[in-house]
Amino acid sequence: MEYIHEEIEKKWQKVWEEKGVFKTPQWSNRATYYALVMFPYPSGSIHVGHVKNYVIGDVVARYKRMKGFNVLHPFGYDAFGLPAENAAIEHGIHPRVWTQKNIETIRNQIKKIGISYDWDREISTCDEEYYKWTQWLFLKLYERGLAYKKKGLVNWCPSCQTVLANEQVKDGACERCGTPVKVKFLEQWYFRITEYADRLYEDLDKLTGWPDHVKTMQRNWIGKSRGALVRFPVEGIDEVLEIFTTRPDTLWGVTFMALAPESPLVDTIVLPEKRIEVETFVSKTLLEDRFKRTAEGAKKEGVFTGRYAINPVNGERVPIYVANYILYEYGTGAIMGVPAHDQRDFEFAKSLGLEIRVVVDRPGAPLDSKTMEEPYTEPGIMRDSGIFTGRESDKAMGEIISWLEEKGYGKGTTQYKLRDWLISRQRYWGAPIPIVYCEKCGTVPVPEDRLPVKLPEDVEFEPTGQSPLKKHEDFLNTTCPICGAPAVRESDTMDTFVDSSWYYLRYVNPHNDEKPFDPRDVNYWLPVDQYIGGVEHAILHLMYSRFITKVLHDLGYLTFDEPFTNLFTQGMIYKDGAKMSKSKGNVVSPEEMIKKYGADTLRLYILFMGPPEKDAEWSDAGIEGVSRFVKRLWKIFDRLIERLSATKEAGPVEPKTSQEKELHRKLHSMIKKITEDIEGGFHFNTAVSGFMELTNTLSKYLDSTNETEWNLPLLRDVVEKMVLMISPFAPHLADELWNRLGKKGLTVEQSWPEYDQRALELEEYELAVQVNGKVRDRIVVSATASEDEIKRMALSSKRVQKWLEGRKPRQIVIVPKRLVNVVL
RNA sequence: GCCGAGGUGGCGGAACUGGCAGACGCGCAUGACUCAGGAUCAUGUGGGCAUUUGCCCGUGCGGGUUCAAAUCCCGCCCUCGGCACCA
Repeated sequence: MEYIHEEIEKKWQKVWEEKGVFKTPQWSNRATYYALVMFPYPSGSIHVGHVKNYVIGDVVARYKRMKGFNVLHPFGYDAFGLPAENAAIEHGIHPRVWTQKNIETIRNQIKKIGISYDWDREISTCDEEYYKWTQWLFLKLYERGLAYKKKGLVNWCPSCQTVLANEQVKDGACERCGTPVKVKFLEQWYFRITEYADRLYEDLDKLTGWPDHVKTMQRNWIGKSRGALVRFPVEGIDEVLEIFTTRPDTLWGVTFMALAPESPLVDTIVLPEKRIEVETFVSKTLLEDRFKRTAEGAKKEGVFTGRYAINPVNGERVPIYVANYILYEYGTGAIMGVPAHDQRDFEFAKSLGLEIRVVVDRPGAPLDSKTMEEPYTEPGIMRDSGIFTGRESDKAMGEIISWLEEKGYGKGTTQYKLRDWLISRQRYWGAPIPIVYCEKCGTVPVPEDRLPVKLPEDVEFEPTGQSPLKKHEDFLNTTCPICGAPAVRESDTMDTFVDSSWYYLRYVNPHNDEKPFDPRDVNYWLPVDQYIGGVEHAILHLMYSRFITKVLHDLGYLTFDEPFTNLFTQGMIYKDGAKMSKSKGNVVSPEEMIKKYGADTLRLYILFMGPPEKDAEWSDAGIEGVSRFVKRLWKIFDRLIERLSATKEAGPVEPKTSQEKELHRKLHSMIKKITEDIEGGFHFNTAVSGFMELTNTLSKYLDSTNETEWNLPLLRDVVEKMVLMISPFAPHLADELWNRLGKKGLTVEQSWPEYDQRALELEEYELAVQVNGKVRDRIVVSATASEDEIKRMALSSKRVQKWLEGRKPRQIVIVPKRLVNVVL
């Protein structure tokens, strides 16, 4: 019989659908397992890179089903976003139509791959029944004071015509389109993620099932640092300059203060005679590209404001400058300058000729303020530092902070680099922010029972970049929910990362129109046992989701406060050395591969390419190789099937000949290996090679044994177990073969095979015999041989004797079942 | 600069807790079948020397520990990813 993958795959996909095998019962007495893949943005069609994500998830889901879990394995679409709107502007298609068409394409693509999703739970973030609850989420944050509006410096992408969150800016450019980002001063909506900075940071330690690199990236991004806030009174006016420092031990080395150019304090502090000079500097600096200006290594510039501050620790007058390297958004927007012990302050002091004063000495090699060519930033011995003189700077840190607090000079504190999450977007295709502005009542949230604030569909798209909502009178004009007076709606929509920050909860109750999710169900299913997706979301999506989970936890909806217990980040698939993209024309389409080789071959190849967490290069020759394997396997079944139909049951398996024993042993060692490959770190590439090895051994057995002497019960046992094991990887093939073996039901409904430890034991082992660590011979010893026997056999080897040259070995090391090392 | 991951044949990659480096696949070579082969099957395939048995070298580089190191330790080099004037 020929292997016709189209027929087989179509047939089984239909059976699965008709039987509804992947529909997940909401409750069952089996243990739950929630396997989740990151849902895609539906921008056209998916390529094999996405397929990798879904296949990994499917192997896990199907395997866990066979292990007896009640598995939740859903799929959906992150369907709001700019590309839909751009398509509307360019081609005149409504974003909803464009998006829906893409969703259909993708759904069809995925069904052809045979992924075991529960399609009844499919969700799409642009559906009213979904975004209603995104708006609900906004209201919950608003009630808690975690959603707020403020004026501030924001990143603006001139091409996307919208503001961006800090996380969405990479190297000073828009993460999406690469256009350099401009800084604007605008009023925008934020989520107060900074309130959760510490928990987001500290709880990373709880995430033992997450890869370290992702946790590290989040730690870097949150940027926690301990230090002190210290207050420096300003001379001559009633003003205090508060600064944050991680090095309170260098307070005695302060020789200047510096303010960020954006700081409103500049205006208060500057002396009249310095005003023109300072204002000129500030406006010049603010005109510069902010990302270049604040990049490391940029030239440090600044001007004196004419004003002095008093250093509380020693009463000294220190000049206050405005400097281009001070970040307004971090700390207090002002710093104390300690040139001797800080790289940036050192550069600044050098370029302006300011005093450099050493207060922390390098142990054993004192520093000289006059001649030093670089700052000393390590811990050391404190010098000229009042009562702390002579102390070790790092050890004294805690005491210094207590002392500052006692004296009222400052206090210990922790600062974070993390900024609040800017969530408003001046775009159409997103969930409207449920806020109304009333002249009398001010900013009023839309009451929960009036959700959703519907996104109007009858809008006109113009390439002006302005959101069509801005001009949609019916949408804009409303009445105040409090007083009933005419009011205006907020026309901004939410960042799509808000949509995706909670979707994993919705899958549990995707069609509940009373609430976003039922806490009882969600707490039963979540946290997600295994989350799978690309590293590109290491910060953005994963941190936002953690934040929202913690908020909902604090609001009493969730019993857990981390959404994803285990995270797996899969590598990308490259083609011709580059990321696949339509514009580069290097997209490998799954349909084409399925048509040519079949879904099972595609799945196996994607897994076989290399370790799934690593990037891999697509190879046409590679998939050919896997295709050959599948055909070979098919042919072996063809050879066997008729003979096997005589033996319906595997029955007691008694391997007699050495070939039979080898085959039996191989089967069990492969059950062990493949199970461990799946459980112990997603080593699917080696699992697939295990199938190949087992097939090779089987094929060798069939070739080397006369057909009349085939051990049929053994063969049946081998092929049945092999079919079950390959089921999560190549499910159509598995079900077809299972069926041809005369078995009932589907492979995914069977139990995962167990290995028999006894089958792994050999009666005799081949040992390598080394002389001084080099293999010189091999001997076969019985499993029960004593050490002395093994030594005797090793020493009696002719080849070993040749190397011994009559000498007596100093030592003989035996590694059971592996080797003997004769040491001279 | 800091943090993280990694460097193994012609290629993708294997190698448990230190125990025979190169599983499995690709590619290549030779042979078989064939009118033919870009199908299939068999055999071989880290490098060098000897080519009969063997011998030497070999996991980025240089040291070290050990009977034994891809694996552990010290010092470098390179690649990829993240952060990057965060006080």
